[in-house]
Amino acid sequence: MTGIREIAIEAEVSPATVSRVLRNPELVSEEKRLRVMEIINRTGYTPNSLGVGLRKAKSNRLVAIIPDAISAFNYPVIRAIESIALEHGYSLLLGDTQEMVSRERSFAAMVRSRQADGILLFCPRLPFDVEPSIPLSEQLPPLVNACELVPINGLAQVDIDNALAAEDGVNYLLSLGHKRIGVVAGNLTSPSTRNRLEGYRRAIHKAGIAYDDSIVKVGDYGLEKAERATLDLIQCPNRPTAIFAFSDEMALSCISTLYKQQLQVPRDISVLGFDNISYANYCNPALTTVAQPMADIGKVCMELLLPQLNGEPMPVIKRVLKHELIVRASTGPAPTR
Amino acid sequence: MTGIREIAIEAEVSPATVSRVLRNPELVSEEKRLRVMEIINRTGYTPNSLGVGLRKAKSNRLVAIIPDAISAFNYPVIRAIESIALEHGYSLLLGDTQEMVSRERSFAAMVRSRQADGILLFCPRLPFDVEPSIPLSEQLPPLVNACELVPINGLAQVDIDNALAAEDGVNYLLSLGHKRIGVVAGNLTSPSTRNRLEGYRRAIHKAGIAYDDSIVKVGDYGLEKAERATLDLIQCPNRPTAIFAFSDEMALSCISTLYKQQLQVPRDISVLGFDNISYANYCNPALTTVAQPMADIGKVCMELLLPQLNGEPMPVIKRVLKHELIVRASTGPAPTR
DNA sequence: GTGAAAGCGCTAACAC
DNA sequence: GTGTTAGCGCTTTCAC
Repeated sequence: MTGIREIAIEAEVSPATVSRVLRNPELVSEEKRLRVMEIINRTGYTPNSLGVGLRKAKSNRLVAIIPDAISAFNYPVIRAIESIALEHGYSLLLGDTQEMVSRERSFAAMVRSRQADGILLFCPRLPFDVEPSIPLSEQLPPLVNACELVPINGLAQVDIDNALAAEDGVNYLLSLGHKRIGVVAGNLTSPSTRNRLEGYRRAIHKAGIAYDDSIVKVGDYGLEKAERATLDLIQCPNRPTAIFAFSDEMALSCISTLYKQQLQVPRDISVLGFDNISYANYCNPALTTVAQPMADIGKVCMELLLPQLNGEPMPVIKRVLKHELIVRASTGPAPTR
Repeated sequence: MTGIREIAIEAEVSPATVSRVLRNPELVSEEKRLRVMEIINRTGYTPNSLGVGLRKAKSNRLVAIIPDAISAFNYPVIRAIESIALEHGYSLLLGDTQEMVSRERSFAAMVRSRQADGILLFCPRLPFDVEPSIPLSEQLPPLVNACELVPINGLAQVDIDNALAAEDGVNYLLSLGHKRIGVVAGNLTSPSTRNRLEGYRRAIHKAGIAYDDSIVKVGDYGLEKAERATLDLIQCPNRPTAIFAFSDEMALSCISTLYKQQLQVPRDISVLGFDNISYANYCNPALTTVAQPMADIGKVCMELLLPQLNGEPMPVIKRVLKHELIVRASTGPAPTR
C-alpha cells in the first residue's frame, strides 16, 4: 500500500507537489506533473480517503435512513439518489432501520462522527434532539426529508400530495360506478398512510357516501397482513366492489388472495394500487395504480441536498411532486348485483 | 463538534486517558473513568471515525459489489449481511455496478483507498489485477465471492449448486409429464445462468429428450426480455407445455404474458421459477420455484469474511448451500393434446 | 495509572 | 512553481 510520500520520493518532488498534481494540477509545471502522473498511473496509487477526509473534515459519504431500505418502491428512489451522488463524488450508505428509532439515531450519528456528511431521511421523525428556540435549519447537518415527512416546519422536504393522490384514485373508482370501496392501508404511524386515508374519506364524502369503518383495514405494508385484510373485506356484509390498496405490493397480495377465493379481478372486484412499481405492469391482471414519480423524488432530494453539502444553509422548502393515475386492467365497472 | 481534547480538558486528564476510557477502560482508575464517562455522556461525544480510522488504518466499512443491488433476490441476502456486519461494528456500502466492469473496479478500489476494509463480491470477475505466480489469497484484501462465482480456484466462495438445482426443477416438470420444456434464461455472461442451463440439459438428456435450441431463450433477467422470450416460446411450432424461468421475476413476467395471450397457467402451460422471492407466494397463481437460501447465503458470506477482517488469511473454500423445490400452483400435469 | 509525544496520510498556508 | 511545515483527531508506545 503505497502513499503520497513514496510517490514523491520516486518523482523527486515534495509530497505537496504530488498532492497538487491531484487536486490543483494547474499549479504544477507540466514537466513535474507528467513525471508524477506517470508514477501514479504505473503504481495505481489512490489517496487514502481517511487521510483526505481527516484533513478536509469531510467523508464524501451520504447516509439514507429508510424504514425498509430495499422495497420495490424505494428501489428507484435510491437508484436515482445513488447515481447523482456518485456523479458528485459521494457514495451512498443505506441505513435500514426496520422501523427502529434507535437505528434511525445510530445512523444519524454517523454525521456527528464524520462517517457521513449528509442525511436523506425517509422517516417521519427527526433523529436528533433539537433546541426549539433555535431555527431548525441552523442546528441540523445537511439533510433532506422525503416520502414520510416530519410534521414540523423548517426542513427541506420532498413528497407527493398523498391525500390528493388517493382522492384521485378513489374518484376514478367512483367514476366506474363503485359505491362501496374497501381500503387496505399501511400502518397508521406513517404520515403518508394517514394522508391517503384522508384523501379517501374526502373523496367518498364528496360523493355523498358514508364512511364505513368496517371496510377500512389497517396493515403494515406487508404481504401477509394485506392477505388477512383482503379476506376480512370479502367476508364483510355487503362486500366492497373495489379495493384500494395503499401500495402495489399489497395490491398484488390482494389480487392473489381474491383469486384463491374464486373471485375474479376486475370482474367481481376491482383492485387499485399505489406507487407503480415495475411489477405493476407484469402482474396478472396488470395493475391500475396511482403512480409516484420515484426517480424524480430521488433527483429532487439531491437537488436540495447538494447545496447544503457545499455549505449553503438548508432551504426551508417543501417540494410537492406530481402523481399520476395509471389505468391498466385490474379495475373495471362495478358489478351489478 | 467536540473532540477528545475538549473532553480531556474538562475532565482534567490527558487526551490519552480519554482514549483509554473508550478503548481500554480497565487501564484507567475508576475515579477518572467515571469523571470522563460523565462528560462523554453529557456532551454526546463520539470519536471522529476518520481520526480513528486513520490511526488504526481501518474504516469499519464493507462494500458489496453487486450487478443489480436491489433486486428482489438480492434483498434478503443483503439484509442478512448488513445485519451481521452491524453487529460486528461494520457498516455496509452497496456498490451497484449495473454490470459495468469499471464500476466493479472503482468500488473495489475503495479498499485500496481505505474507504472499506473488505469486499463482498457478487460478480464473476475479480476486480483486481492479480499476479498469477503468487497465491490469490495472499494478494487480495478480505473478500468473499458469492452467487456469481469467479471461475478460478483459491477464493472464499459461497453459492448453491445451480446445475443440480435446475436439474431438480426440470425433473419435477418431467415427473408431471412435460416433455417439451421451454427455458427463459438470464444473460449468459452469468455463470449461474450457464450452470442452470447445464442442469436443464442434463435432466432432459437423462430423460431421453433431445435438446432443442429453439425453445431455450436467453434474456437478461429483466421483465421486458422475459415477456419477449415468452411470446417467442408460445409461437414455436410444437409449443412447450412448461416454461422454466431462471428467476421468479422473469417467471412472473412469463405468467402475465401468457394470460395476455389467453393461456391459462398451469392448465395450458406450467411455469417454474427460481429463487423463491417473497412475491412468489403472492402472485397469481402462486409460483412453483427452486428456492435459494438467501438469508443463509448472506450469513455464510459473513462467516467467511469476518475472520479475514481480523487478520486471518482467506479461507480457500467453496461453501455450497442447499436449494429446495417449492411446489405451489403454477405447475401442473402436462396437457394432453 | 497516567501523560507526553509521535505519527497515521494528507492538504494548505506560508515562505521562498 | 515548489518545498517546508503544521496540523486535522485519534491511539499507542514509552517514560515516569
